[in-house]
Amino acid sequence: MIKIEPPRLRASSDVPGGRRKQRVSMADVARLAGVSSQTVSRVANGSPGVVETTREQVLAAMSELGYRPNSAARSLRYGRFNTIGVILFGLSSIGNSRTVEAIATHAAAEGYAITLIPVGAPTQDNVLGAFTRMGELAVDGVILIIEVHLLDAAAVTLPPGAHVVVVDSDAGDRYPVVDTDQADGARQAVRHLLDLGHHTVWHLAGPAGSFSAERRASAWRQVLEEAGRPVPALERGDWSADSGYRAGLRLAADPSCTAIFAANDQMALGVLRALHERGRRVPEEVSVVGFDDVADAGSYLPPLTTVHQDFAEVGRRCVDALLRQIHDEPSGPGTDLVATRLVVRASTAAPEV
Amino acid sequence: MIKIEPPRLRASSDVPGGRRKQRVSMADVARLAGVSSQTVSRVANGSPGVVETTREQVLAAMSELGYRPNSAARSLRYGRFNTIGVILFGLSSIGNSRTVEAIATHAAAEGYAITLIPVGAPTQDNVLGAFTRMGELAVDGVILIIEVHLLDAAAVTLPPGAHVVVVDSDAGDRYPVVDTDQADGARQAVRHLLDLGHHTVWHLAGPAGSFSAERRASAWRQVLEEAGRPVPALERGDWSADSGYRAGLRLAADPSCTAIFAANDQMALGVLRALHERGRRVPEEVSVVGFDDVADAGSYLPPLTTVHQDFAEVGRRCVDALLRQIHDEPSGPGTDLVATRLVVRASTAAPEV
DNA sequence: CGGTGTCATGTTTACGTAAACATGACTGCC
DNA sequence: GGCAGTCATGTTTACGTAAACATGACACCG
Repeated sequence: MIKIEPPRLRASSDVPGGRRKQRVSMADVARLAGVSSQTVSRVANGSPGVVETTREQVLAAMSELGYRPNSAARSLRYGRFNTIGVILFGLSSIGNSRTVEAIATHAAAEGYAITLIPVGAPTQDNVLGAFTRMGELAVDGVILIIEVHLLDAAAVTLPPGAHVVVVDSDAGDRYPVVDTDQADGARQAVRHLLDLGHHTVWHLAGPAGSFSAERRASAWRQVLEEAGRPVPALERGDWSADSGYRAGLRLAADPSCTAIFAANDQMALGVLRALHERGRRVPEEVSVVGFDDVADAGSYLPPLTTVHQDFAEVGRRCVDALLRQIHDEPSGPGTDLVATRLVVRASTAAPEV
Repeated sequence: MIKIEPPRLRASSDVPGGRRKQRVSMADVARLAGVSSQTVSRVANGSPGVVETTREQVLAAMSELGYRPNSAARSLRYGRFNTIGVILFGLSSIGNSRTVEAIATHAAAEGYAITLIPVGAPTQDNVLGAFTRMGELAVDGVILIIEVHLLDAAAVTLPPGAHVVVVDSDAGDRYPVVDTDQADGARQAVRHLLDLGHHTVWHLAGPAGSFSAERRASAWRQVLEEAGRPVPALERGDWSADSGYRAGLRLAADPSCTAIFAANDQMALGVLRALHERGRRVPEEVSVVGFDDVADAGSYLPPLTTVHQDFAEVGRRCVDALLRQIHDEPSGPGTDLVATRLVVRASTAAPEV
């Protein structure tokens, strides 16, 4: 059973002085155990050189008083916080939340906690505010899940010597970057459609400001050009299923369009809906490929062929790269790409003759 | 433009001693400005009683040295961290990530940062570990997004006087609880189907250990009983679309089943797929209602009628309730329910005659 | 012109921890 | 039996900040 003692009132008179001690310190434990506070510290940290009987007395005193180490004092002493900051715009994007989860899990395994620093909207003020606060935050390093060009728009100065790792961006010349191999994933998607026999592939891209949207779009274009195929006009959405639906209606109106590569699964879902409403059968008449491989993609109608991203691996590598910096191991700017793989389901097929 | 100075090497010789100072402290600023460190403190905190010329000297020295307050020292001094811990199993559930996002945003507005404390799997060891760590964490209070009965299984002791708020649980007798009004949402869903003329409603519930799954299921049962309708056997899934698909195949095999209430949208998606594969038309032959109103629900085939949860409001109220505790304002156990509303789309209709 | 106030600024101290150094007891060796 | 060495434990100090108290300069008053 969980045991929780009722919160004591601030004004209680546990202590003769009338004001109770807010917190149990090593000195309190030391007093009760009849040793010095340094001995308590040694016990708390498992340092050698404490005789078994003494150790037991101290442990008994600790549990009697309910001693908990004060991490503020520890951090002050060590100059480290054992905490990583994660700056992001929002968790609403599925990729972000999965990356953050992986970061949190992996960081916890390494003894680090995660502090979330959300910036509400990509306005200069908000970004600036997040960074100003960051300087004061109890953080040993920062992972940016944010389009760096948005930071560029804000005149922001990171504290010199700040440890930074960037996700999903093109800042590889200035910071270590960890990212999904967007270009290769997009190439796999487009080649898959061409291999099936489609003459060319339409693309529904993400918003113009997004790095990953640009990467996926340019890889799409490149594959088509290399294969000597015509490059249809680009459609743009905002990652949402609704925007995919609207673009899908436009694409459905073009009878020559038999293959669509959507820049994420949600937009692909919208495309599927639009094609269905317009009576264009998937995959018989039109093939659709997504990107991300969200948990639900296998349950779309039809189950979606898509590019699987390993968000967990991205999070893991972010933490590793950041910890390497924090521990002063060699690491400079450069981009670490995580492989993708195409998951073929039922939304793609050879075109009807 | 973002400006970042290259991280200096630990062994640099900025300082005659050979070891550079890790960080700029108030004392350094004070030395440069020719004042005492206390005056620097006064400037930093905007305390009155500093003459304009002095203030300017100090500010100049601060920016020259790139001074940043040390939050560890601040926390030690004040006994507060301005940080809220969030303990959860995972962000993969859509509701969780949206709640966390709202918590982070609202907390930031109140000057608090968020520390994520993930517990990998609901095992005793993991939960215990999270709480043991929590005692050492730099946190003023904790929001639990976790099934409390899982905590009960682990013999865990929260530090006395710990500030706690619980989401999505039945611990209202012991802690303040903030939650979506699960029961009312489920009632709206079931009544909607009955009002359309369905004789009864099948239910695809979430996993047995989940509080919200139980709440939704018992509200479903209650509405049927009150209306004097037969209560079909309960199907169970694990929240995933796949589990919804499997349950959907079973339900599709029963020709008397014309109305299904799935405990979340993802399972509803799986049900839609199963019905489609079995050739049962939605909503003409079978009506389906979900729960959550995820962003994509309007793009399912057909667009899903579902119960909208206001995750942002849940997050906001959690933070408010926790800050109230931290600031010693009156607040005891009890449950604060956030209203839901039924969003009618195209997956429900009157049964065919 | 001395006394009293006011105000800007400096000095001391405490927050909780742990490294570095100090002490004192006991062991073992010649 | 005395001395070096080892080992458990105690004492001092520093980490960066800010409250509490102290100081010293100047102004205004009778």
